[in-house]
Amino acid sequence: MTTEWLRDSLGGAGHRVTGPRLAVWSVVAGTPHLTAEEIAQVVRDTDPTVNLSSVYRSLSLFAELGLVRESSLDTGGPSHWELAHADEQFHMRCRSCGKVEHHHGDLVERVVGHLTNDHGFIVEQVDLLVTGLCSECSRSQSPSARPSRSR
Amino acid sequence: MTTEWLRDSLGGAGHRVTGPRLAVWSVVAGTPHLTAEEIAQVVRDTDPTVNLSSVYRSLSLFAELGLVRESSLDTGGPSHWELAHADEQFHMRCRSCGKVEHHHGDLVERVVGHLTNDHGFIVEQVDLLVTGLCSECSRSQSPSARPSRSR
DNA sequence: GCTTTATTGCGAGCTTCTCGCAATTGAGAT
DNA sequence: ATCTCAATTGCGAGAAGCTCGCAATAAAGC
Ligand SMILES: [Mn+2]
Ligand SMILES: [Mn+2]
Ligand SMILES: [Zn+2]
Ligand SMILES: [Zn+2]
Repeated sequence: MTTEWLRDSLGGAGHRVTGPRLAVWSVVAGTPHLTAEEIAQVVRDTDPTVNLSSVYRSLSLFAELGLVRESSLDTGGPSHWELAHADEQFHMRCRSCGKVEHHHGDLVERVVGHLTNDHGFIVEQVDLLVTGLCSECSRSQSPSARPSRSR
Repeated sequence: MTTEWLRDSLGGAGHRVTGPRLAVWSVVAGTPHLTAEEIAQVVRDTDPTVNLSSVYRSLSLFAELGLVRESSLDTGGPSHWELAHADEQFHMRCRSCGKVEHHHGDLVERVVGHLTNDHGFIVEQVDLLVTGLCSECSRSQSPSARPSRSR
C-alpha cells in the first residue's frame, strides 16, 4: 500500500529498496513525531540488526525525496520525524502532557500569500509550532500554575 | 539603559549582577539570532576570560526570566538567541543567503484567538518560521533552481 | 548466477550543550 | 571599609544527538 509508494519513489530516483528502508518507512508511516532513536527501537523489535546510522540515513534520504518532514518540537532536543504533510497542517504541543496534535488552518496559506505577493519572498516551507496547555491539561492544572501569554 | 532593565530583572529575582551576565546581555541585545558560540566569541573580544559554560548559563537564566528567546532556526543545528519579542514577530529565513528577518502579522494573533476560543488550548508560545528565498536571492537564482511549494 | 556498486553495520569522532567541583566574587551585614 | 557566605564562575569531563570512513554485504541489471 504505502509501501508501493515508497518503492516507486526510491526506484524512480535510482535508489535501492532495502530492508532497513522499508522498516523505517513503516514505522514513520505508522506513528508521527517519533525521534530517530525511537524509530530505531521499534525497527529493532522486528529486525535487531538494523543500525541507528541506517535509520538516520534512511530518514535523510526520505526527507530529500520529500517523503518525510523533520521538525524540532523541542528546542535543543532531538528532531522528530513524520510523513510529509502540507505546511497548513501545523503543530500544537502541550507542555504538560507532551502530546502533539495537528491542526489545520487557512492562516498559513494566508501568510504565504502575503509574503509571496507583497514581499517577493518565495516560500518553500512553513513551520508553525504552538506550545501551551491542551484542554484536558488546562482543566486539571491549578489556576495559579497557569501562566498567561505576554501581550 | 537596557542594562538597567537587566539589573532590575536580576535583582528583583534574587540573582546577582555579574560581569559575564552583563557582557552576554549586551551582545544579545545588540545582535539578534546569534548562537551561544557566536555570543561567546564576541564577549571574549572584550573579556577573554569568560567561559562558554557561563554564556550558556546566562542565556538559560535570561530565558527563565522571560528576557530572551531561544529559537531553532536550523533543525539539528545550534539554537539561536535574541531578546524576547512578541510571538507575532515571526521569522523568515532565506535558504540561499541565510539571512533571518522579522516580520509582523496579525495572523499569529488570529490563530491564538481561534485555539483559545474554539479548542480550549491555552497558548503560551508561538514559533513560526518561514523558509524560502528572499526577494534578492530569488532574483539572482536560476529559474530551474527555483523549487516550488508542494500543493 | 555473476557483476557492479549502492547500502549497511560498526566504530570513531564531531558538535552542541550540561554538570560537578574547587576557586572566585557580589552584596548584604557589621 | 571589611567581613561573611552563598551565588556564580572557569575548567575539565562527559552526555546526547548526529555524521562519517571503511570494509563487508546485498540489491538490481545482465
Ligand atoms: Mn506533524
Ligand atoms: Mn527573532
Ligand atoms: Zn496536555
Ligand atoms: Zn537571500
